[in-house]
Amino acid sequence: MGAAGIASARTPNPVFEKDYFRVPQPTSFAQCPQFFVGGKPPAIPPRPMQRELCYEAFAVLHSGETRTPVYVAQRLNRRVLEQADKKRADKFFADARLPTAERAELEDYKRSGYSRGHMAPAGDMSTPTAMAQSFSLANMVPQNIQHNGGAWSKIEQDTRRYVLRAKGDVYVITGPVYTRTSPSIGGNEVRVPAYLYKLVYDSTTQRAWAHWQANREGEQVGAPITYQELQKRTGIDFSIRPAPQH
DNA sequence: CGGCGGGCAATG
DNA sequence: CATTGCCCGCCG
Repeated sequence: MGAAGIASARTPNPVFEKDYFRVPQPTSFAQCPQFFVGGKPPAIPPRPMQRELCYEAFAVLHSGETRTPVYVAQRLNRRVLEQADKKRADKFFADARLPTAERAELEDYKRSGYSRGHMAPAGDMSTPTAMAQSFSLANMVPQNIQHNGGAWSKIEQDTRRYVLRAKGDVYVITGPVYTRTSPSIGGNEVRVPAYLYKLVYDSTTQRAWAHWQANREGEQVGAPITYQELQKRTGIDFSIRPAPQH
């Protein structure tokens, strides 16, 4: 029911309509368990203003404190990526399912010096609707421009290449990490993460690894870190039990 | 060096 | 608000 949770009220146009989100429709991860390993979302220390948002191709735990996602979950496989939509639709929008007091607006990012960085990448989306939904600001963090187009883009493409060669489903969780001194942008004070991570779990081999990147210019693609190390750095229990790593 | 994928901003 | 042109980094 992932897509239905959003589009059931009106679906006729396969092309994106912004009014998909005009009427706030509460969702919970119970409506889109397919994006999580075993249907089980990560265990997050409870904070105020956290909301679970289901989309057609990904799920977002959103924070009204940072006005960014806490994490974004996807389930990918070769079939999905081969259908990937070639045409990128650059229509960013504030997600109307979030109260205005909790969400980022387009103006917050404008001339902020930061780019609107996808967590679930547009390049992973296989349908026009999924592509359009990926441009929700609930799927974005303020990201260093050079990092977004450089090392981070390379990690996204490397992940897609991996999925294309994988035998089955690959689960990906992407999210920001903040420090006490992380700055904010815009009138709504959208927090700028100090780090970004991308956790990849191949359900066939039961192997997991994670990319860990500083959100800054000059950051290079480094060696992946372990699942355990990612849990340690983020304080999040990702609810995955990967096979022991070599 | 051209194409592509991550973006941006100016223009009607 | 949609169209268009542009920048940048990476890769073959």
